[in-house]
Amino acid sequence: MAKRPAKSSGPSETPPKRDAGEANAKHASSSAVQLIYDDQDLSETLKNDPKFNWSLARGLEILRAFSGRPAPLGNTELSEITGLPKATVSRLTHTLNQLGFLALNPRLGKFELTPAILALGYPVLSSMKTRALSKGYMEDLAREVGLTVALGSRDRSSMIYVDACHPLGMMSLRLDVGSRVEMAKTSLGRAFLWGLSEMERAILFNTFERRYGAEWPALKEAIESSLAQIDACGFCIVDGDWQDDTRGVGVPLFSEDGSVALALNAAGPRFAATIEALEQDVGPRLVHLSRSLQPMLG
Amino acid sequence: MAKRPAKSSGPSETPPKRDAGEANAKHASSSAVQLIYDDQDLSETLKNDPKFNWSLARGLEILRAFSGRPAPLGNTELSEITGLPKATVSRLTHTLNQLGFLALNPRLGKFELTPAILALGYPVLSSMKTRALSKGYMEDLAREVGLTVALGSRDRSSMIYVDACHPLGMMSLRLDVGSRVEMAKTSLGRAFLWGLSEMERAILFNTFERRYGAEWPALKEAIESSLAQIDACGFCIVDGDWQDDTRGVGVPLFSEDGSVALALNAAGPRFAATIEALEQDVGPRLVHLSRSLQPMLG
DNA sequence: ATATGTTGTTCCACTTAGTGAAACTGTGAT
DNA sequence: ATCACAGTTTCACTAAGTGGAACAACATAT
Repeated sequence: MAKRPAKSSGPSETPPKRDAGEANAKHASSSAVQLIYDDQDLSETLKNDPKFNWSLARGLEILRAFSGRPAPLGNTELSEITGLPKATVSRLTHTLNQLGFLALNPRLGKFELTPAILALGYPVLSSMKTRALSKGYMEDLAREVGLTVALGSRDRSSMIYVDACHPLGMMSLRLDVGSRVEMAKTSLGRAFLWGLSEMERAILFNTFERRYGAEWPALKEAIESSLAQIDACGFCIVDGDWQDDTRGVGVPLFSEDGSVALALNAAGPRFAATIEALEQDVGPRLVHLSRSLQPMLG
Repeated sequence: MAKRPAKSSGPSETPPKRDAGEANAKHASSSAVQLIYDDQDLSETLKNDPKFNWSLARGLEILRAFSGRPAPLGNTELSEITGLPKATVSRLTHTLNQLGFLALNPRLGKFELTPAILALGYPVLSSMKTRALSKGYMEDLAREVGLTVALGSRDRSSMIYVDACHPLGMMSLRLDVGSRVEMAKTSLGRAFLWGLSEMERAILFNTFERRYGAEWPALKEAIESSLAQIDACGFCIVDGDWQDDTRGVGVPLFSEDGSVALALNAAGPRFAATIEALEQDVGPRLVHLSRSLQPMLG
């Protein structure tokens, strides 16, 4: 995981609210909160926003806490992760449980997310025609090239998988609908970045700079070279920037009017794809897929 | 859609809270709220629960309001759907927007769900080994028989799609991850019902009775015959009970210890599958798939 | 231009709903 | 018994959230 900038890690906390007591020092397990919020000093801005409903934010924070943690979570753990006091967590989990979003695993006495949460996301998927259109081709491609083929969209400064197709054998890299990956370090993210306006990209670069700190200059260089590669041949290849053993190729997918912004990629462990294969075969095929999808968007 | 019981539709409202003013009569667009809550007088029970956080519930109600409505929603619409006052809705949407779960569509000036919602659901999907295991087989089956093959789990008294594979051509019946279907009327739901304990089933039957009213006796008969069919041959065929032109076949998928509770089905428009095909070919194949998956669960 | 019907935001007075420290309960382990 | 730890409940406090009503900001119609 990326090194953090040297600047004090204090200010960018979760939602401390009220007295901002330093009880949080004990809680707020370092990086977790940062990652979850995915955006710097959001809470700072919100602090004095009379329209902002903190109860709701806290409750959603509980749900977000399950991301990246496969195991069920108890109230105390949730309290540590979110930095919220035990009492509050207890009431929030109770509420989420009543609403059906959390279920108490009787074996462990801890909470798990339920499928009800999936229903919340359904409208996102169903309204995306691109998904339905591309699905078959993505499956075919995944099988033929032996890589995971994914369709992703943006959430703030990261990418979220909107669909993913795995080849039959592949058991590693099991990313799926809802997976969050770094925009700056993945072929998917960089392909997406390519399609943004100069200004939007600048804003994101700012965010990246703060997030990646010392790592940023090199990373920026890499991103720019990826963007240039897309200019040149329509796709970009990223090899190991995100995860050591992973490489992939990404292509942008934008509608004319900018109303739809997505990216496609194909990725897998190094042994599953030579750079040459990505360059000669997979890349061009993704570009082709993107081009044939393009006119149907908007 | 099912006829409602004759009993007054008043009591089972959303979260009216406080004075329970009859302003709601104007709002609360009939069936919507019922459907969303999926459970009778939940709010009644919660009314006096000091641990229950209504702000959180109201906020989630906003998110739920998007289900089943493809189009973006404005504050007023949301207010009508949820029965919440405009002012409150305005603040909740503002909060959800800040948190990145809602985005304001600048063209329409209305809110849409963002992919960030999908990230919330990811842990549910990723923790489900069954999904990864069955995916390939489901895809194959879908293509070979030309039907949508789905894996579903329970949320209260309905089923939620945890995965779905469509054959290449099929553009109708585009259900997908997160889709919610009626437990009582689908092959998926009835297969699931089969695996429950006598007691759990009784509880659900109660819920159904209240929900389906006059329709229930016939429906109950149909369910029981489906359960008997599963006893006899491992699958149940449902033809038109849910949607007129849709038929499908479902099989249960339970782990020994009961820790995993799922169901599989294959369904499509009538022209895509004869009853014979479902009986002779698709049903047995689903049963086979279920049996081979079974030992890997738990 | 003026009226009219929208939809979303902001006041403002009210008070209750939510909060968190600390005390309490329950369950296991030793 | 004793200790440790997870979860719940109590309780006093008050500010956070609420909702009615007034207010903008636009469209459309007249």
